[in-house]
Amino acid sequence: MKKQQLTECPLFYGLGEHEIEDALSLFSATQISYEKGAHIMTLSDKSTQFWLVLSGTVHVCCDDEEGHHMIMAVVTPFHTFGESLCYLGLHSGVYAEAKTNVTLLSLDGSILREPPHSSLQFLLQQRFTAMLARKALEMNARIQILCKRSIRDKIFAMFTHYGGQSNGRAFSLPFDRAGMAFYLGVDRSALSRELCRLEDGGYISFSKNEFYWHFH
Amino acid sequence: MKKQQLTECPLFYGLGEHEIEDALSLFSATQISYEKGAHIMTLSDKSTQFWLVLSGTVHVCCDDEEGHHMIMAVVTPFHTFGESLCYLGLHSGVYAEAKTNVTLLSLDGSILREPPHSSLQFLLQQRFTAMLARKALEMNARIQILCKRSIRDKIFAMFTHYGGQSNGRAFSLPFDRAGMAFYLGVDRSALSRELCRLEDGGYISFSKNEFYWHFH
DNA sequence: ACAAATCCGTTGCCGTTGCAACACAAAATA
DNA sequence: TATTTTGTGTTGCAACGGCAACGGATTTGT
Repeated sequence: MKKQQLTECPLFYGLGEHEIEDALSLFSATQISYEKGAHIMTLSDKSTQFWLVLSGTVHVCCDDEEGHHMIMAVVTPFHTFGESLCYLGLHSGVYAEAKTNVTLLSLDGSILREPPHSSLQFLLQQRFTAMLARKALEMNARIQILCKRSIRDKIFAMFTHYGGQSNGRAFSLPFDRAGMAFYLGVDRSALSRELCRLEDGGYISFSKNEFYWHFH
Repeated sequence: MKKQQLTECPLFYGLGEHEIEDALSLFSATQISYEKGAHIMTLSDKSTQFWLVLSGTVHVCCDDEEGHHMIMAVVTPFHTFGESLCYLGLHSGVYAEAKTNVTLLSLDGSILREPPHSSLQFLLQQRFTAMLARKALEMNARIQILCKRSIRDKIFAMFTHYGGQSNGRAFSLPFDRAGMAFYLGVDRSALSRELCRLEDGGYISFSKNEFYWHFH
């Protein structure tokens, strides 16, 4: 386990080596690996834990009755998932799937709910709350994207959100075309079609998950 | 100010009268009223406070460059808005609008970020975090609705979410038809059209904001 | 009570998008 | 290398939905 890199986590940002060790122990952290395609958090888990991604990509998703797939969240290294359910002690109709081989840290949420015995514990509680707040803002942005009326506008909104407003710069997205379609709540082939129209129009260019944003 | 009713808030649930008074004082609570149509939280506010709705309805919304209106959240009595921004000390591109005459409690978030001096303060911190977690789940549900591919499916998803799964029961929605359309990210007239198709098909009946859900 | 504003359904038009099916390329596997 | 699996673009078609414009009903305000 590379404790160095943990300072990049919103949860552990800026902590010293010893503090991180203490924090991991408070959370009863356990490292787990899953192979690509594995299901991590299942539908019925009433979880007392949440997860931190060390490497790889995880999708939090669900499927409706008609078999439609939806992606609730894309979790990249140093970010977490399952915190809300963990904190509330609930289960829900979502599951997490490893989109690549992943290594995770399983963290027990108990220490978040007891009065803090140390300043470190209090700090972690603060960080946890801040993470939830950030997640809310993140989901707000997602909702703004999904509310756009056309695929084109969804793409533009997503690009400005992911690629920053910087013009002419390249950026990559953490999913393939099918994943992108699920994320935007549109049909994959229709997305493909619209992306090519944008390329023909000179707005963007792309190859695989690498995109170029030509001008405003 | 009716302190009685505050026990219905997720934030103050189950607290005694004295505790609620203490809590309000910790939050430096101030009651404010706004008239229908007024803007409460503006785009540029770097807020140190969040708001609790005592009566009336507030919409948290934003408009994009093309002038499209979007509703991020509908806030009904005893619920709050602006907590995420408050906790993070950020401002954002959303604003809050009073959809009816409203009375609010303005709450200062400072006490949420300091080590708790009392068990009450700790409890409030816990409640606040739980509120954020619930909000995340709520937004997850919203995302699931928005990801549906057709207006009809969005309506169904919204009904099952708002009206419970109970069959044959009535429920009301906290917005008018235009608000509902914004909430679902669709055109108002198209929504109207689809609602009438559903009524013709015998799936639902409705009048104003009151809806009947006929069978599963 | 009257005027103004708001809310809601209706309709025609046509571009957009979902859907299914297929072809091809690249990558993974044996 | 041969074979399978996965990822991506393409296309035809029909239905859906966005848009604009309108009219009637209800509500609000004076």
